[in-house]
Amino acid sequence: MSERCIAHLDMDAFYVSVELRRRPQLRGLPVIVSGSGPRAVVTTASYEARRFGVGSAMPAARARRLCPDGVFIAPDFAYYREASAEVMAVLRRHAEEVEVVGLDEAYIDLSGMPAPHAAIRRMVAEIEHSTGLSCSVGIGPSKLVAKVASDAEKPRGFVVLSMEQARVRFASAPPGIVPGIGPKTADRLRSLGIDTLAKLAAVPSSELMKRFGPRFGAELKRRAHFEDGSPVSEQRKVVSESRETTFDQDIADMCELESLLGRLVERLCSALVAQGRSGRTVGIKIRLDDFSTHTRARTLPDPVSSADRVGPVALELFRRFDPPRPVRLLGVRVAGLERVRAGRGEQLTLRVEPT
DNA sequence: TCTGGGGTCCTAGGACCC
DNA sequence: TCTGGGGTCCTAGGACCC
Repeated sequence: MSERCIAHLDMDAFYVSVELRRRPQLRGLPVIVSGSGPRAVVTTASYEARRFGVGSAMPAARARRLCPDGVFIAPDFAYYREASAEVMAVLRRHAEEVEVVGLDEAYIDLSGMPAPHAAIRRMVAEIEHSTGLSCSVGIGPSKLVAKVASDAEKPRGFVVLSMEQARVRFASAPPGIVPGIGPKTADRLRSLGIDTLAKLAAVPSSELMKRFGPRFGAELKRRAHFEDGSPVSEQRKVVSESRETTFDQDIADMCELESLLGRLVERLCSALVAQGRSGRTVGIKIRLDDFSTHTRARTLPDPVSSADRVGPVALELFRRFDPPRPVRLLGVRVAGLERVRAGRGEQLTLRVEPT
């Protein structure tokens, strides 16, 4: 099999950059996109703001302390979705296989193209020209190498690496730079004295499998060596959809919580109905004031999508859980999604018994 | 410094069936 | 009789990603 050529394209500080398109007077300033409530977190910070130590997922209150002169902007996801669609349209015009990840990332399979690097450079130039947005690109023989490479020199990076070059270049980097190794796993590795990718790569598979389970252990070993055969796949199937809210203050009143749950159900179900999707599993999520998170779910005999059907199930799950402490977050979810088949009103599923 | 919202996938245990 | 083994579905929790 000939070696693949895969690019990972990652928009630079995407939400901030999109905001700067319509507010050019803010260019060069520390701009921070974040919610405004007491419990909001930072969604994206401009590179100027990052110099103050502000980063994604940081509580907005802390960002304000670190960067008191920062310009805080409330997120406008509808606008970001539009900008994202413009970017992805450029990629799709130039490449057959594009795997979109979230609003601001995509993998592009360039295998078989005569001059893949020139091709991706043209895409980057066209994105910049037509949308005014910049991005960073990583290119390698796998999604894993491409992804890590695209992160290496942001913003406006362009990094091409073979598997071997990736191993050498990131040998002394912490394991956490590899996707799939999050904070918890990084902590566990550190407690074992494994604080670099080179050290992780040197641990015998058997040892990793013993400590992290057969599957994840073997996966850790492969990732440490930058081995990854996963394909660039056009579309992922949607399996669940949810709505959740964190309250500005914890709520203990059951009546109030039930009414808020009802509103979440309405929001979720109107989206599901509009999309023509329904699912058999209805679930709720509750985060208490001690930050413990609890989920309850029930699978029904037939798929549902309307608030009439989802609401009572969610309510019953909630009452049965009977939160023992004030509630911080409430959520509702429908899983096992499928397309609603033709028919009016609530889905009439046609079952064909096997003969 | 107390920690969003919307997703995906994995694991472990129990029910249930053959 | 004291005890099997596989397969599927389901639930709850958790890690991770953008």
